[in-house]
Amino acid sequence: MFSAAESCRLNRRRRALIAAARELFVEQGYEKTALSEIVERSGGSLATVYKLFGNKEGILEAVVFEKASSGAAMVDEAARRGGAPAEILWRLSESFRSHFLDPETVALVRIVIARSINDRAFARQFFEQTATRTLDALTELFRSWKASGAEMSGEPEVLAELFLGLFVSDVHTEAISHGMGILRTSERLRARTNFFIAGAGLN
Amino acid sequence: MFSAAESCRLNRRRRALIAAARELFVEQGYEKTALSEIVERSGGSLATVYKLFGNKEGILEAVVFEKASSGAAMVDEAARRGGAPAEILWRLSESFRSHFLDPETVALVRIVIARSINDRAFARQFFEQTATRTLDALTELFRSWKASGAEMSGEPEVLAELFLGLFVSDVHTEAISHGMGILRTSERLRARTNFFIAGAGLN
DNA sequence: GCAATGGTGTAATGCCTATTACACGTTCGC
DNA sequence: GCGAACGTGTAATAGGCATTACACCATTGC
Repeated sequence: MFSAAESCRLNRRRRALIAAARELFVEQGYEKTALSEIVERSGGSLATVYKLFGNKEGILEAVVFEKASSGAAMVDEAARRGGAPAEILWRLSESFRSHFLDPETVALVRIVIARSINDRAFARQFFEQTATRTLDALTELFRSWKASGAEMSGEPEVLAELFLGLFVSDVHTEAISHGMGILRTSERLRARTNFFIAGAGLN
Repeated sequence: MFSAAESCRLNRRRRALIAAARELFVEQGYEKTALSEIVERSGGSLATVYKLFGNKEGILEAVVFEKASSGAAMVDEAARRGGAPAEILWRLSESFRSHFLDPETVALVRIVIARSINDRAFARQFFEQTATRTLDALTELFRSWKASGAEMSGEPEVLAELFLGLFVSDVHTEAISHGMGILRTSERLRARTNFFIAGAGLN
């Protein structure tokens, strides 16, 4: 069906287009970015964009879902490296912080929210692939600790929401404030994490 | 400068336009709503819109800032009615819940975030009038309890962020998921509030 | 009642950009 | 090298909508 060569050329173009699109979307948002700008930056041609992605929304989906790795992978990684619950949570908090509060992540979240106004299917897909999976992985983590007899004040589901919420609330603040809120909260994220770990009785 | 009559007619139009605009913005978002639709729904004329609001963004600002009462007022109200800290916090949690998770509030938050992509001044103004004020009021509340000798594990600033974060994270989830997340988290908000109050040593 | 102030309705104007069409160069398998 | 498959560049199509202009009706103060 696809010869190796065709696949190769197309894939190179595809990657270049997605990279250019991501840069522009992060800089200016989705609506304000014209397809012609993307093509201008990446090289290639409008016709190719339509061949590869179908329409403008297609390239947005490609950009978003390429980066929308769920935090679930981070949870698994932090757990895999072992240690006491508190130790694992501290490690995880570093991963979450650097991923969720990365300006590029926040910019994409803004775009997803903006788009979700008129495209709920897109919102749903994003939500399932990120928040839901991460929450499930966290719940599973707390549940496994509970099963192995750790003292823990609170149900796994509740603790998972609380822990994830520590970061999500910062993402939201950052999404709205464009950097004004983060200076104020970032320096206190550790204090909040500490409150959580102590409150859950895990230290 | 303004005769009473002029002011009255204009004000009636103004209110009707803002109400129609809010409905349409909530239903369809800002970008997808044409000024002609707003005028069609409220009665009046395009020319009046421009006289009253200057341009399309002007009417958005009017809509948003009319409703953007800060949670600070709720904090003050809950504190005014007195009681033990835990009691006040439970009361506050009900106010916050019904305000922040109101679908209209969430829809406006989505719009503010979407707009903030290309208009940081707007984002800043909104942030200052909502999150910042609410956080300051909460911080002041915790500080006053500490000053009057209540036992409390955590600094007032940190506790304020944590408490507000309980709700903000749900707002964010709701903004992205369009109702898919809330079913899951709403039934656990009380459990989270409880965790917070116990963890802070306030019960 | 009447002028003047001010609101109304309609119809341009102008710009932007998604999407399509098409004729032309380039690459790749052989 | 050759020819077919494929990407490219440009330009036309098309629709949407903010914004403005203008001629016409309604209120209001006197």
